[in-house]
Amino acid sequence: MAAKRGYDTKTIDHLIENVSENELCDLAELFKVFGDSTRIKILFVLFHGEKNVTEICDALDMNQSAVSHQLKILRTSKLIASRREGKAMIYALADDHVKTIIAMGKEHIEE
Amino acid sequence: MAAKRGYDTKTIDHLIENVSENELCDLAELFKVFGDSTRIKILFVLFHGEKNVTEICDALDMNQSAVSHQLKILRTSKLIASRREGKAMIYALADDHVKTIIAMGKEHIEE
DNA sequence: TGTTCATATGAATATATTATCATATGTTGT
DNA sequence: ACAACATATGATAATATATTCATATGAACA
Repeated sequence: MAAKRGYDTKTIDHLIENVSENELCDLAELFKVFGDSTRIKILFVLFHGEKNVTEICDALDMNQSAVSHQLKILRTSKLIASRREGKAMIYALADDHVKTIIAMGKEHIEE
Repeated sequence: MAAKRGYDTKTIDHLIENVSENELCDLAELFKVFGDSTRIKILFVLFHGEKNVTEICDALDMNQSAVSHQLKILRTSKLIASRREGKAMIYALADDHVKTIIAMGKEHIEE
């Protein structure tokens, strides 16, 4: 299915060779970040462009503090980036990996 | 970076459009499964081919019960498949999504 | 400087998750 | 039918995680 889209199988095999125990734990840590519905929702909101905290709270219909706590986790994992604009903090996806990883997950679910 | 490998950006954008709240929760559930070092280790062992439970326990140097509990979670998420062979249960990766998802995660970490 | 708006953070509680232990189930061979 | 082996499962205890509440920080502006 991935190959169907031209994703290089040899590259994948290379990527998953010779992985140390530490790297495996880092990987688990990364996926753990995706493994929470609040955080996934935040990422989806940011798919549509950058947003400030209040906008994210409104989109999720959630408490500002809860959202900020999760934003911190996403920032720490470098999945999102932030910059200040006056009083507001603007958040955006850090790179395209986020979209790709989530798209692959969605493909799996849809089968 | 993903595009560099020929992964179709339009396809990705389509995959992440119009996602319901339920689908987002399912996605989070899926990633949660990847988000544990024991389970990631099991998946990596299975990258090298199918294995029975005892072999997986040896590879991970872990208690059989702990491994079986995690195998169940991986089975439920359809990330691995099992079949019986005599007394033993043989486990294998269910499909290539697993490799692809993990490879994408690894790419992210390596930057 | 004081007030308001926007966001971040610490502490506490509630909930979820994992590994362990004990035991059950299922298979093979005697 | 019974013993030995392989795996699964239920209950428990230890740990991790998310949300809430209260409060702190920081920017803008009168």
